[in-house]
Amino acid sequence: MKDLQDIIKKGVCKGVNSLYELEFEVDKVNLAATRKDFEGEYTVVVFPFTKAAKKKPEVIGEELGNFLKENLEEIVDFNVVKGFLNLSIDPQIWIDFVKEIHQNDKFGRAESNGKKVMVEFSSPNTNKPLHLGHIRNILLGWACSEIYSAAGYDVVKTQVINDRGIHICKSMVAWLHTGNGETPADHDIKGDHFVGKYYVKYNQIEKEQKAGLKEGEEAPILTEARSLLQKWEANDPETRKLWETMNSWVYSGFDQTYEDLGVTFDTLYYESQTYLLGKTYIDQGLKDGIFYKKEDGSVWIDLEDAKLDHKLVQRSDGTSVYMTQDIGTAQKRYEDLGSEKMVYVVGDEQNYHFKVLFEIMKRLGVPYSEGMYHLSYGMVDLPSGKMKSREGTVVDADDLIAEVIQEAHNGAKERGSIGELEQDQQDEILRKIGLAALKFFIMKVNPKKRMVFNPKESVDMQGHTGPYIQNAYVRVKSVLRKAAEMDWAGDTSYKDLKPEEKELITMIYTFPDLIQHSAKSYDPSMIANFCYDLGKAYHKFYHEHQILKVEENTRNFRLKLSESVGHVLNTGMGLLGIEMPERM
RNA sequence: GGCUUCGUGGCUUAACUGGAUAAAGCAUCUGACUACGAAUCAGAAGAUUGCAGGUUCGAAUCCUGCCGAGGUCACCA
Repeated sequence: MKDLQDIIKKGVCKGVNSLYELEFEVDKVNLAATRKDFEGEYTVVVFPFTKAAKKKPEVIGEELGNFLKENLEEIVDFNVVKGFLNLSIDPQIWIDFVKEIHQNDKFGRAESNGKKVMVEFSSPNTNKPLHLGHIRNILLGWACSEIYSAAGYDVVKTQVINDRGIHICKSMVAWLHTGNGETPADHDIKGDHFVGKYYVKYNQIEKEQKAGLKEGEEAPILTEARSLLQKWEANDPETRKLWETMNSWVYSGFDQTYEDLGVTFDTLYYESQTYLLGKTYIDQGLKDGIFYKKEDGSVWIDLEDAKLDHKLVQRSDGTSVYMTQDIGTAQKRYEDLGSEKMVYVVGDEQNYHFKVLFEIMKRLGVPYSEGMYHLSYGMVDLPSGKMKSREGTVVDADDLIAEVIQEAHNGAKERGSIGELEQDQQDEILRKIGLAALKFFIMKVNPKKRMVFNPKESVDMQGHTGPYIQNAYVRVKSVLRKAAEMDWAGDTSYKDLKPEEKELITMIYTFPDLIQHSAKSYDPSMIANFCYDLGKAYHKFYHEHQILKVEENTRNFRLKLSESVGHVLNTGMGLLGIEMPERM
């Protein structure tokens, strides 16, 4: 596969050199895809050459265009609009490109580069079920992992399970008081929902108790939770046993949700096992003068020169804080996995925390500090406003998943297009459609942006949606099924490339670059929107042109083109964790 | 208050990272199924890109100042 961009850029440099004696760096050449309303596929912006050439942009465009047309066999024509030089590529190159890749279902994926990257995402607390916010986190983390893998990296997916702390003890206390020894199995509900129920109950009790107390007094149940935490830390067997039992309920619930979302992890870290790590680095940092000790014994770092203020890294009683843990955990991971890149998928309310963490690691001089990245994403709001767990306005992950699949069922009933299939096959297809609607709805938005989750729009299956793209894929599959008895491997002497075909090919051609770009900018939404654009272009092509009932060479080519589109759509959506059905 | 992120048609999002006439979807109107599947396609209407300056061949994008909405500034995680 030819690297056209590279060829053109080098040609441009050679051109301005021979025409205007200008030394221009290849990387600096401003080359873009040509806008639809103009003839051509690539556009060179010639404004940067005006100074050296001392000529009008239009003249430079003409001269450079002529140079390129004469010197590059790939370029067959050009036109100049203002300061923009539009280049037309030899159509045969596009046709050959399709012939080259149409059977390659791995097209777009890079060769392994041997580099390791660890992606941390999800990282739930074990006192309540997952909600909509986790879903965005999980989908981003998963997509980021898949994209890095496709970009050639060796990816390790991990999560830190926050299985320890006062919040867990609160659920435990409530269960001790009101649980009567019940288990999730007694009520046939998921373990995480079961435990979450007690967390809610705890908060009710605390609120009731507080109502009868004076300002500043602590509710008795909170005192109990605290003492439970102390017992836990002292390794009290009974407390530990209850803790283990309740956590195990939660884990089985999480496992189910992860399975429904199609997500797995390669390795897990439990906070209960890592929260004491990091202290050795505090001592080391003190020795090296990176940290300083206050009179009361607490340890701090001065980050004023990085505009980050002073930050506590160890309490006066010698115990760890959040930051201490993260320092230790990062180091442990590096020792375990040896990954020089670490991506933390965490909400943007923790931007400051990660800035500080990365700055500390840099000052500690760890070898991987440059590879640490906080994939920060915006909160998910509801049309009614912020989600607040205390006010019961959270959208539960399991409910949401069930709802979108139900919506897919409703839609299918109206259409009745897969009614002749077996029930379990139908269910499988509708599961894919429902999840595609949900996942795409979330993934199409740039992660950095705060987003509004409108439940009605999230189950939409028309327009800029996951099912719309699935439908394009299903059309490809449908055509290929019909073509199965034909022999379309041969004659592709097709010459007369139509605009809709060229559009599809040029899009596919950019796919490998897009994966790299998406990885570098940690942005799965680029892939999502590409898939939409490609699906849209295929729908249009499909509508404008016949595929099967045309001359043989045309038919053969269009089938190969369709097959290529199918592969790219499948790969692209796969990177987002969205599965494609064969029919729908 | 300090630091920080954001503000694009009625709504939800794009814009190849400073490029051409700001691009799509939803909602609203008009058309297209005896067709390789209409979860589709074609078209209409809808925008002074929060406001005001500046930088330059060129600004939604960069700089400054306002206005508005978040986040964060814990010996919580």
